[in-house]
Amino acid sequence: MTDAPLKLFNSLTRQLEVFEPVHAGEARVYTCGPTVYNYQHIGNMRAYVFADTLGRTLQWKGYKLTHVVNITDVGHLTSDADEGEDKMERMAAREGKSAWDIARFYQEDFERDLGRLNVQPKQHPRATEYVEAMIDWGKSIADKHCYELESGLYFDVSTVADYGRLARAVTEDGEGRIESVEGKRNAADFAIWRKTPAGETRQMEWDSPWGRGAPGWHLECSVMGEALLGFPFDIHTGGIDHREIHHPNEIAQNQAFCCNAKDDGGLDDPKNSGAKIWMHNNFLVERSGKMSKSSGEFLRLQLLVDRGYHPLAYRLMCLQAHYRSELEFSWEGLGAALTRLKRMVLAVYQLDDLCHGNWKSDDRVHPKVFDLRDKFDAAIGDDLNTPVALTALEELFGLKKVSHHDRLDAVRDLDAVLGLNLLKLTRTDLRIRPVSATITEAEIEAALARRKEARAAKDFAASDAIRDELAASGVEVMDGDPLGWEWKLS
RNA sequence: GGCCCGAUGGCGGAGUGGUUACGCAGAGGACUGCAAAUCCUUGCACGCCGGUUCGAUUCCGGCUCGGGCCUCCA
Repeated sequence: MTDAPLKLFNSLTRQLEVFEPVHAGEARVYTCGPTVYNYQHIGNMRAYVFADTLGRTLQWKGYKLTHVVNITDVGHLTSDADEGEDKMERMAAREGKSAWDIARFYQEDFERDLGRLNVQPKQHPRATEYVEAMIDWGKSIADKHCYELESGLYFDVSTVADYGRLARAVTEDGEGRIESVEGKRNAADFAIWRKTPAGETRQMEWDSPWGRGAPGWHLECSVMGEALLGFPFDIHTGGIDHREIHHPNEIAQNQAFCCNAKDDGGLDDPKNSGAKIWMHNNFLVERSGKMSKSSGEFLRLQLLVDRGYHPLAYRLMCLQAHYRSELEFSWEGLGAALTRLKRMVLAVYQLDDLCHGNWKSDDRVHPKVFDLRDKFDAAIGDDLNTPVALTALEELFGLKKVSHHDRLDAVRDLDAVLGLNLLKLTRTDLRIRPVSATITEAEIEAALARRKEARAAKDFAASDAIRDELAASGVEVMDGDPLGWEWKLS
């Protein structure tokens, strides 16, 4: 058994880099979390499945993990970068609740979905709890890096070195689709503090040296990351969309905070960015259009469950693709993942049965088990290649003449990284009643009892008729399977 | 208009300069009263045109098509 290096793709350098912890034996990770003004869609959740898999990998490699996923409960705007309604405020108005209630409600829903996806618990700091710290941060960089306009305090991106390196595409004025705020020194300058317009009042606003208002939305991640993990920390993750605007701005703030002189605060030393490695997951895409909350209807995890798909089938679907590749969503694809998951769970059952009543092999662990662990390790170490890692896990099931105990132990070990919960998940857990079902489980069991009698009496016409009726109700009868029956997915 | 990415078998999706990804679906077999479920086996690919090379799906160039970002968004 070998221990492969963990190579991760750093968006900042656009290269694979071997993970070397800032603090010996520790891994500190910050993941950009959701703005809790609405439900999360499954595309959003892909980011957290990815981040969780990264965290699990670091733990599996022996690092003590500190993982933060922030909750943005203030500060985002609905339209362009500097004007328009606040998302929280708008949703609050629409639902007739306070902005604070909205935030709490959607945060709870988000955390529930994380749990259903078997995402390990993480720290979830709320932006509103760090407003004082944000103001302090703003004060510390205001003199050298900011300037004040009517609408707020702005960050001058020309005051830091290498602005936009992460994006590799510094947005120049050019075509100018950006609604530029009057007076901004550079098109890319962004708000550190947004003043509440004169005559207006927001539910969420605070006093600051730059007037009453709310923090700019890039600031919170800088502040919470520094407060909870310390600069520099190891890894900062987020969706690929953040690579272009949010993270370059966050990095600029971090540079301003950490390095006073422009000359020695450049990004040739990634540590000046606040984190050594910046990682970005690609999108989940859907043919019918992009997954967008602004389009009204969007796919939530609950909808998958309502249609009879277990949340972990979605997790598996994510793991079947590399995190840096776009992943195509379809119900067929989700069904394929669910079928695969069911078969893996059954394979664990078989291993478990074989272990029962058998003596634990007193031989040394079979080399093939080590080989597969190595294959898994190498795949995960290759920038989290979970699609290949999955095949190593599945090969364990097919190994012949190798101790069942050793194989089961290995499955447990590898699943700690993948998070599919294979040893605890039951086949019944995966049989989820679609909300569209017109028949109850009691009715199904009663019909199956009648069918059993008919079959005992060799009255196959009657038993087949019952089977057909069940099929018409969306139920599949499986005689040779301990489960007995299953919901059919549409 | 600017910047960037992709194009792999029916679908999804890895990877590689010359040997199998894998999953789901399909096909065949075992099992079954017949099916289903399960298990075993298995067919099917590398957008187009050039170039480099003994040899390219894999490298280089061009083309076509598709997508993303530049505006809140994982």
